[in-house]
Amino acid sequence: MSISTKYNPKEVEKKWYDSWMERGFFHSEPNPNKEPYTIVIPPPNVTGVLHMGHMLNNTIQDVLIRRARMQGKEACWVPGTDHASIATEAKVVAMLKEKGINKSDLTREEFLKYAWEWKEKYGGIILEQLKKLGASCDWDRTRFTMEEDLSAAVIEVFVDLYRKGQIYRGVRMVNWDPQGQTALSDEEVIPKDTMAKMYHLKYEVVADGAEKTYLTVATSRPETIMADVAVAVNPNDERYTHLHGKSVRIPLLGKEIPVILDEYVSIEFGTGALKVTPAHDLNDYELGQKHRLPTIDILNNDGTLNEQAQLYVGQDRFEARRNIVKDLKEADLLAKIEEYASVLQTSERTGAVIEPRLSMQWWCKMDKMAKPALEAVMNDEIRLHPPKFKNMYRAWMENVHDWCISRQLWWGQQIPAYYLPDGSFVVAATAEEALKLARKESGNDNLQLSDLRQDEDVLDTWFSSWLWPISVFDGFKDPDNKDVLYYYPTNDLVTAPEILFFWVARMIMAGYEFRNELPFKNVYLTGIVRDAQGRKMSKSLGNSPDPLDLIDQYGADGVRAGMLFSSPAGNDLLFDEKLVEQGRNFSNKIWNAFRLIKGWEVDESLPFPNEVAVKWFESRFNEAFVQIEDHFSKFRISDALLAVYKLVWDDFCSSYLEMIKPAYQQPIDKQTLEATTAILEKVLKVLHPFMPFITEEIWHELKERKPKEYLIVAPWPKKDKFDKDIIEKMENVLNVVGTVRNIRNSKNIANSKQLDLYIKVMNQDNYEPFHSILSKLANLGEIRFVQENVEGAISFIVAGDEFFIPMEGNIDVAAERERLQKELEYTKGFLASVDKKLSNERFVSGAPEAVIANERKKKADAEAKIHAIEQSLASL
RNA sequence: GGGGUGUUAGCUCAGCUGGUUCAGAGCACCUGCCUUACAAGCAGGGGGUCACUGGUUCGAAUCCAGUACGCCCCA
Repeated sequence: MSISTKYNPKEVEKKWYDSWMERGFFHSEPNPNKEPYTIVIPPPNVTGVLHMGHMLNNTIQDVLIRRARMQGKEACWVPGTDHASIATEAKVVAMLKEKGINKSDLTREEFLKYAWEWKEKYGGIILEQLKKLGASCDWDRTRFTMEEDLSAAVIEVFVDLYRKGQIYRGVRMVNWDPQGQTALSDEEVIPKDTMAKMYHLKYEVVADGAEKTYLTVATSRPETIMADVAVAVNPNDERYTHLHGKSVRIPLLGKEIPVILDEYVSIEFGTGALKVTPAHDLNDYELGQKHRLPTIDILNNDGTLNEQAQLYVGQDRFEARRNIVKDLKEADLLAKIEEYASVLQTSERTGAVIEPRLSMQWWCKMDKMAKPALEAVMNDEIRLHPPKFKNMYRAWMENVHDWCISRQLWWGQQIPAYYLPDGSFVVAATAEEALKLARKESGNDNLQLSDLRQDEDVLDTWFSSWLWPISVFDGFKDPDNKDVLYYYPTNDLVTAPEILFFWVARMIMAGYEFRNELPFKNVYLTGIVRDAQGRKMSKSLGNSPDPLDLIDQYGADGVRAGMLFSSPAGNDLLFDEKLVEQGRNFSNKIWNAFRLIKGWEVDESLPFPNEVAVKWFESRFNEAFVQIEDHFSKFRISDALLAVYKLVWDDFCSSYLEMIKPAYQQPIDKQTLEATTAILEKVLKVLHPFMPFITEEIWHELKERKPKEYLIVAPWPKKDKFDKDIIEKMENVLNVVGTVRNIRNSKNIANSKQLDLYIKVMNQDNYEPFHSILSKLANLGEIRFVQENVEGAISFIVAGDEFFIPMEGNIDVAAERERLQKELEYTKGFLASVDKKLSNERFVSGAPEAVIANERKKKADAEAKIHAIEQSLASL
């Protein structure tokens, strides 16, 4: 038989993924006899391609779902995508541009047709990529936030909340791209560091006195003075105390505006006097609201000045700036011009300088819905992992702002508000209902459908995804259907802390608002995947490896393990290809352990020499398993993997297999092979959630399996008793082995040369049963128990017992003396520190019994050790 | 500016309720091995005043306060 010495993932992965799919292992149906375990995927953008963040996130979900499936739960992982209105619309616009088509030349319907075509073509790519990773989603349940049923849910919710008074229209500042003539989301705005000019303008103080005085105001945008409605100063600024209650005149325009007082104004910045232009600056807008000031909008959509400005009407904002600076100079109203470093907001799409601009938007009230959502997290009904995010969550929820839910786009659910000819509007799920409502409310029965105009805007994508845990089970369309009743509330959600507020908090709100129940019980927050220099991975930086390349190179199992090695919950992961390499090496290690076992011939006549080794490993497995389960229960996935890793590599491969391994080309006895096969099966089980492909492959290679007997659905091990005594004894034995190896190494004794070992010990039972293990692992010849110290030997102490390796006279007495002397000093120092503790009256009376007993044991051990070392020194 | 969070080996991180032989992994490093499961490996080794300063305690990496530096969120 020849099995490659290197594990080859490529051949294996597709085979098993297809096989799992064919047999329907991923598919779930409500089963009253089983406990449901449900995860809904954080739906990736249809525009997205798999990046490292997805890899981490979905690996964790797959680990959780696979474990639950093996635990015999009805495991259901619902996949899907979200329509990502802004990103998708941008992609479609770009695609059309390449074809020479302008969005503005198309009707809404024509544009949406192109958008759907684009979605059908590219929208599923990311889900196909997840399959390469091994994600065991129930693909029959794949949903999309803009499909018919989910869109209907969005509209239903909008109408419902509007009727409840939770949705309203209001003015808000948006990022306006005058070139693209569209509003942009914050994510589409690119800040650029630039040198800007600060103009110091002289505002004449309105006073009864004859002599003109001025208040100097600094601004970077002098062309906006026509939209000024006040000048604000800090009430604590003594330079301006005399202006309290006064007013000033806008330069050139001569219009009188008040001087207002607000602590918001920074005394140090500029001249300490701030012109307030509510229509063209967000902070000014808030200031204006607070002081009940009017807003004057002087800009057209294309960035030119309108009639409101009175001056420079029709000129572009930058042209107007040049002209007004010239005019101000001539009128001697410009005190000075300063250069200063500032950040210019520009459009990602057109590069134009963004204009903050007021516009009418739709809003969803948050305060009422936030209350139960905050409580649920604070009282741990919903647990955040790690819990440090509770504080962040609370801070946000206690100061929650209303949610702007309208977007000036076409790709998305169109807002179901219908305007009447008189400008009033009605909200209804369909145009027909809207018409009925409009007739009723206006009292005008002659209104026709053609008289109504539906709001142009669409809803924010989050307004779809906040319903996700309910809508994927059709919980709006049919609130009592068997799926939603069975699977909702879901169990665990795995996502990034960046969207804790945008998404997680809102899902919790929606859960309570629409089903009166939480949407999930645990939220596992992953970190951000960064590169080795700590930079966030991004396409523009080009510092992100292509996950599919990685899978190609290292295997999906290797990549999965590599991602998890260094990703404690909530901490950023500094990705290094070394990690994935380690993951691949681990695959290879497992593969070779399997090769070893698979290669053995059985000789049925042989006795069973490995009872101790088998017993030990079984205990060791059970001990480790308790730990692994504990890690899982606390969502310490990385720790769980590490515990499995050590169990497999150190205990199973380095210790157990070395103990039972027959000499080269020798057969093995039947009992050992059977026990070892059973052990390997258990090991494969705990490995499977992390490394599904290689484990399924070995599972089938190990034995003939029945048609449905797959590892993916094999029963998860149960917690079992373990023999602490044998674990402790083996630890000592392995310690002895390690020391002997160390001595070989430091004395340059070849591994092939057998050594003898004499043991001076109180209780022979501690070593007697381990004879063959000792001699095999340390390559020993004679092992003998002795009563007296052995002359001409190197000695060492493990757990209070003394060991001697005779050196046939060629022992370096001086070096040996020095080594022992060093150890003696060290042990004496240690004893002194223990003694100090024990002689402290307050320690003895204050510390718990167990701690004191432990200190006493340390003291006794140290004293015994000192005695032994002194004896050895004397006998040298 | 407000809030959050972190600082432990060269690097990335564990260390859970303050107390198990005087702090643990992995990677990197050093030494020796191609010993037929595995060089993607084996055996062994070195490396830390737990950011700093104070406090609480019999006892602090762990709790508290302050300082310094870093990151995140909000404005």
